[in-house]
Amino acid sequence: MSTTRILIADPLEILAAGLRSWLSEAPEMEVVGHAGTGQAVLERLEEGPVDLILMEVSLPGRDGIDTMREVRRHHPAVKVLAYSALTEIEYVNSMLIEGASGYLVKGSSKEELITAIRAVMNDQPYLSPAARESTLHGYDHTQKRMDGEYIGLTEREREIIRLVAQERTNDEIAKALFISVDTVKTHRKHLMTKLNVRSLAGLVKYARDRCWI
Amino acid sequence: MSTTRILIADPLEILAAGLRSWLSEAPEMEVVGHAGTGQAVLERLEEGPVDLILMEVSLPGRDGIDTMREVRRHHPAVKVLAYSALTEIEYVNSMLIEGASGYLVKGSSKEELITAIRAVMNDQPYLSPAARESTLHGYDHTQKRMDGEYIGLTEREREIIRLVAQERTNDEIAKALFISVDTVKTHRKHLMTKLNVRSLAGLVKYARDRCWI
DNA sequence: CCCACAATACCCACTAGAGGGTATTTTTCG
DNA sequence: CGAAAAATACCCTCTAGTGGGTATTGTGGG
Repeated sequence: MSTTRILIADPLEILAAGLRSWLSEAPEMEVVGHAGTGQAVLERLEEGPVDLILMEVSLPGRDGIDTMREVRRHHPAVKVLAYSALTEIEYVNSMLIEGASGYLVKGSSKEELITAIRAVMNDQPYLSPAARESTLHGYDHTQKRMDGEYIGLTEREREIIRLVAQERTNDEIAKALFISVDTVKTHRKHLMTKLNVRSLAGLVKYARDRCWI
Repeated sequence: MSTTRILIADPLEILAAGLRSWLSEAPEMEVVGHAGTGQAVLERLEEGPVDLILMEVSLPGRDGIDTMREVRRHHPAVKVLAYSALTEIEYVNSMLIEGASGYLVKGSSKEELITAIRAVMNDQPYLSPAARESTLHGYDHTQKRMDGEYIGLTEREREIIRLVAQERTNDEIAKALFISVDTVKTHRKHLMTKLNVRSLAGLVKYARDRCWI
């Protein structure tokens, strides 16, 4: 069996140290790098071979979901195992739809981590219990759409959600972007529909999770 | 010099592994435990001596700020170094007011971590640059009160902020708690004044940071 | 025993946001 | 080129939230 070269994509370098320590008992695995941002992930992939990325969803700048898409496009052979504390259905779905081979919940034990990596390297998808639970019952209690259709936000919508999450009023946003208040309202309506939330609170949580604020 | 016994209070066990790995080059430091919740911190302190706690602000259940207060009350000799990715002035202030000896920003290098622990153990407060920046200029751009007065929230106010952050309307909250809508509005007013935010968005962010939702 | 505080509840006024449309222009992409 | 998507902007209505008061009751601490 050849060595599995692992890149950890997480804002915290100390997490890479923890991972190295944990994987020391899995001789066929080697941590070959750490990237603190989505951009750094893409740059690292150009520099040398990587077999698997442990990818946090919440990355500053280009987040894990966006990075996932880029990795799929430019490096289809690299496997990605999502690795985040977030277990909400929208993030699990988004990562899987973008091509992740599994979703490991942060806080998993050393044993589960190693099991997950081995599974993914053997082309078997791996989902942590909490992530599996989300894909099965994530919509039960929340009136959310069951279809799980992944709907991306446009660039303009991302700008708007960032601003509303920063406590800006529609009026302030309109002035800042040189557009009409009505247009801002339209974008908000689209955002709330796409993300299936009831109010501003849902938008704020989503933006926070994706490190947009 | 005697050994510094360190307890790491953080939801992620792998962080404790990373810390152990990093501190292996500081021979006088020893990681003697890991606690994933505020409750676990207090229980661990009853079981054996600890010199310093590396305390995350965002802990599930009883968060770092509340735990800090309990540690001060029952174990005044134990030093606490706050350790979080949050750099907002309210969290830095809260932890320091509750008695933390320093505030280390997650994402700091191994060297800074060791420096910070040594400083704190020598009774010198330590603040990461970003945390210091917050205490000095945290209010410059945000119209927030400069006095930095720490105002605790009451239990009822915490209930309310949890619910508003969960996308509940005032009406739903009133029905759930068997109180008048006007009372809910009053609590919201108090919350917004105390936390110095402009709208629901600010309340949601605060609740999210403190792991209340 | 008082004072401070927490929790409750109401008044008024005003604004912002939610929810339903439709429609135009521009951009993007097959 | 032509279709689809994105960004723009307006209509309407209604509810929810913000912001300023005041006031009562109960409770816990000094």
